[in-house]
Amino acid sequence: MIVKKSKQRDAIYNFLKTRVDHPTAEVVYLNVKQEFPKLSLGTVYRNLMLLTELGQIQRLQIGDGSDHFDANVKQHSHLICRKCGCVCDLPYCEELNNLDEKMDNIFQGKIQGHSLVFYGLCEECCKNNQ
Amino acid sequence: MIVKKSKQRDAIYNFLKTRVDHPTAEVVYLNVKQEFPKLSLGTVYRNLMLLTELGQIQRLQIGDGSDHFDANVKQHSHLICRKCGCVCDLPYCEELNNLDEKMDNIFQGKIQGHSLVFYGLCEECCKNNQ
DNA sequence: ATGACTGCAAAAGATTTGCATGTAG
DNA sequence: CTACATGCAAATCTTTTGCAGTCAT
Repeated sequence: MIVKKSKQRDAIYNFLKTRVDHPTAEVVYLNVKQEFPKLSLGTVYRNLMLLTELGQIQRLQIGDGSDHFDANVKQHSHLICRKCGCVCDLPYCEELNNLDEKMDNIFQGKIQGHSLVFYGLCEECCKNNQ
Repeated sequence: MIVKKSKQRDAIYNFLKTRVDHPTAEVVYLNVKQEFPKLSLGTVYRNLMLLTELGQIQRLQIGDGSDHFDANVKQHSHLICRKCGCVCDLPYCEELNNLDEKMDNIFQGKIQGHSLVFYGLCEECCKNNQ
């Protein structure tokens, strides 16, 4: 299966790279549509899947009903807010950074390619909770 | 809002308690339907949501397209296999057991009620991968 | 009695797919 | 040319919802 260049795919990937949050397919569609008015949702989904398979983006399935996509493919962890549903990259910290290594030790290679998703309350929702 | 007893809800809860895996609403429906042939999917969903709100079960949204439900509400972590999609409880280990406490320290209370989901390869898929 | 719960069917939301046409190589 | 990519629309899948009838308290 040969992958051919496509302007739509490039636009989707470039859009994703500009975002620090983790847009859904719908959000990608609405934004890239401004550049390609004839763009269809099907094309967006097909390309997001393809880019995921190619390892250029990652798909975050956080269970809020929609998949989210992230152009940052470096191993990093996410926090999903139980309250507002936002998806944030977790702030850097030594422990978190080492967690993957720890996990490797814990599982003795039995579980490969793990990544961490935290379900909790984001900073903003924590504030509002008080 | 008063919660009244319901035979269907009891059956759903009891079924869930017999399972060590984490069935979807569909699976719950098909099984409990054997006891209540007139059972409807809507009732299953409504009761699974209600039981979740009551804290009797937990809802696992692992992003495979369907929600999974778990009658074990004790804090524990899950592994979701990237390959076969199964949802397993993670095997007990000291580090994992302490991880929540560590997370509390890391986040200084900024992130509350977190739980862990690992995305990786289950034991079986790791074997087949070699 | 009252209001919660049920079954049924329709609706809603996200994603996938079939097909004819367009386009990269 | 040939096969991959697109746009469009229909189909699929999961979950939610409206409503009339039923049941628990």
